[in-house]
Amino acid sequence: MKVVEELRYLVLAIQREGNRLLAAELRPLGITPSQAEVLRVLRDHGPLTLNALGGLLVCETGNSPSRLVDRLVAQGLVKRGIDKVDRRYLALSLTAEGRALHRRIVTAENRLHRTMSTLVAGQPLDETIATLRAVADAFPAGAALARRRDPEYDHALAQER
Amino acid sequence: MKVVEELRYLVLAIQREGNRLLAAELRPLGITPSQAEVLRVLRDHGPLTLNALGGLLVCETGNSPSRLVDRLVAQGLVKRGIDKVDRRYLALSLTAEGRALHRRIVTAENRLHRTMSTLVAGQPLDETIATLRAVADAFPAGAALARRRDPEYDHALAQER
DNA sequence: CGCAAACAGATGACAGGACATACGTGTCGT
DNA sequence: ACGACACGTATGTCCTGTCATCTGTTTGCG
Repeated sequence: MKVVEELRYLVLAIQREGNRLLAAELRPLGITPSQAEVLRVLRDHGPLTLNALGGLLVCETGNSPSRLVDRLVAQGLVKRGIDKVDRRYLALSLTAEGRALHRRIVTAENRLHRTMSTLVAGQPLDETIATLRAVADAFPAGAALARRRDPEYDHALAQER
Repeated sequence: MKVVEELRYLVLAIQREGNRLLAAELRPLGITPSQAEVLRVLRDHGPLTLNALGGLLVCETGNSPSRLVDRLVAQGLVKRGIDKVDRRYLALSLTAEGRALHRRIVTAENRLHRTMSTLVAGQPLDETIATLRAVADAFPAGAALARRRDPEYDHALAQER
């Protein structure tokens, strides 16, 4: 098996299993890993339009995450306002329940992170991250991650409109 | 952001984008990445029962891939036979069309692999793979990969029944 | 033998992702 | 002012992946 092919299958395997573990941790909270990512991004990056939210999500890269947000609104975790000046834009933000749930999500995610930490113990983690970043940065989903790291980005977003 | 958390999101991003690229390569062939994985495993590991197939797949780890196989049977790419001695078991194998399509799949996958190779050029790929294997091997999906690498496994499977 | 337990697989239900397309709103050129 | 266009969002459709549950087959024990 070619080396990059093994890389591809390893990434697939880890993503699947990590997602299963996280889903199991989050199930008692009534949300899914993708929904948790939305809550996290909304919490960290203030009110966002749907497109801006999509630009910061790793899941659901190509599309507007309309339906993902729908379910969170239905659960009362996200508030979907409409921009007064330009009625095309949404103003998405967490409700009080959303913020409260986010704190419990962090706890659940930390349990997964502890498991992962034991698995990578003794491995060259920094080199691994660098390699994966080199791949991810070439794509929209990787760029979304980079934007989340960049504190300037929120200001640029705010300027834009 | 914690290091293992970044790892988690990087893996997610790469899996998503890799899948999108591969899906685009495979679309002209009328199949999806998951379906391609089934064809590949069936080609490499001879006739399999549904459970044995599931044990070698990285996608669809927990379940029997009934419906995944359904579509391949409907397309005439996979033959679904029934074990004569124990009618609970399936005997899944490629049809002639399935084998022919597999050759075109390899070409499509190679295009993706060339793209990935340029992206990881200059990175410590071996260390990265070792790290990811350490994580993946702790899970069923990783074990599936390990079994695919192990030439003994097919014999063990055959012995079993 | 005869029936419960074990096992392989199928199916129902639901959330996700992806693509294409439709709809509503604002912008801009004329 | 108005009409084409651009843009943000919504929706239809398909396949996937997960869990739970169901069906049908074989095994094995009383």
